[in-house]
Amino acid sequence: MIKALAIVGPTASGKTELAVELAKRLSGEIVGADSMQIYKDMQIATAKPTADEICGVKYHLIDFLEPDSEFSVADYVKAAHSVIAGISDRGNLPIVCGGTGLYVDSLLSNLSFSESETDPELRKSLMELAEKNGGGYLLEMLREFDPEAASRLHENNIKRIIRAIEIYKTTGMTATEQNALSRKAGSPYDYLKIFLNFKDRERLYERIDKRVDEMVKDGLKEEAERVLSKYDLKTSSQAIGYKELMPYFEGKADFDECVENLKRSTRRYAKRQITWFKRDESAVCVYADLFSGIDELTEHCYKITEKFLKGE
RNA sequence: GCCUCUGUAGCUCAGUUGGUAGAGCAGGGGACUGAAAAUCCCCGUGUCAUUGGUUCAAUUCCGAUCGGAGGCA
Repeated sequence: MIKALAIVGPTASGKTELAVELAKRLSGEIVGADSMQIYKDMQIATAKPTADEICGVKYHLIDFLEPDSEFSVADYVKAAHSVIAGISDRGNLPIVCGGTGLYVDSLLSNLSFSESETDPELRKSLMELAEKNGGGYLLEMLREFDPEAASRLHENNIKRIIRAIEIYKTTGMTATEQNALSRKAGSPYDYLKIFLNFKDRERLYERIDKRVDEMVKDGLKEEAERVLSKYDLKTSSQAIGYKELMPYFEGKADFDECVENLKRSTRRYAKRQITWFKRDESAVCVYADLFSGIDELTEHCYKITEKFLKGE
């Protein structure tokens, strides 16, 4: 079994810095697990690690995809498995680092995704149906063939209802059956997951506010203008950073107001990430604000990782 | 110095013809299997500024005190 380390946590918690420090000491290579840093050209908004921050450590699965491409968890898991295999062949330690909980967990628990792709046409027509007749209508449609999934979903959660219907229409299997199947194969990794969090949430929020201010100083506005005019963004249009500035570009709000909204969106995002990560009780929770600085934090994480690598 | 208005949730404010109170925002909790930085669900106790008085009962009425805003001098 391949041994791996994972570093997860909310945005602005300092994951990247920690991962880089650990990679240097453990001869590791970093595998990004971030649904937005994968895109090229979106440097500032996604807080993509710079060459300076990486200090020569190998950092995979960031900055490789055109912003106007489609991408999904299934694509991520596939790519990440092969990257990890390569790292392992080189005798290095794979360090999965990122804030997209779905990506990390799908990778580490080895969810298997079937061959079937998505069906944009079907999604579109179902979306129209939902707009006309309401989410409850779609939910009842789903209930006819997958009552279990239907009972788990709320009628307002249209995206999820559509996906459940899509699975059935494209594979003939229900979402419930598919999910059960996807868990059949166990994880090929023996991994340690470190959940980097903050004991005092205010401290994390302060870091978020500060980082957003820095993004603005670094030219977030110019980057947004450039990226939005250059590409027809698909999945990447969901990134926090550009969409909050739209009212400003449209002359509907002043810039500072948009920046405040951007901070708020980021805070809420961080909260959702924390909710996701704390659910996994096997993860080791480390509170960054309980350490005096990056050196002490690294030392602590280094020790637990070493113990893990030695087999306890 | 005088007059008027004002003091209720972290913020902005409603409200109770006297029976200890509720919206928006902020915030908190949760879900999560091909869009996940997305999507969705749930959550409002606070010396109603302080202090006397009237009353069975005061955050509500009256007085004083202390804040805040405006007006007149």
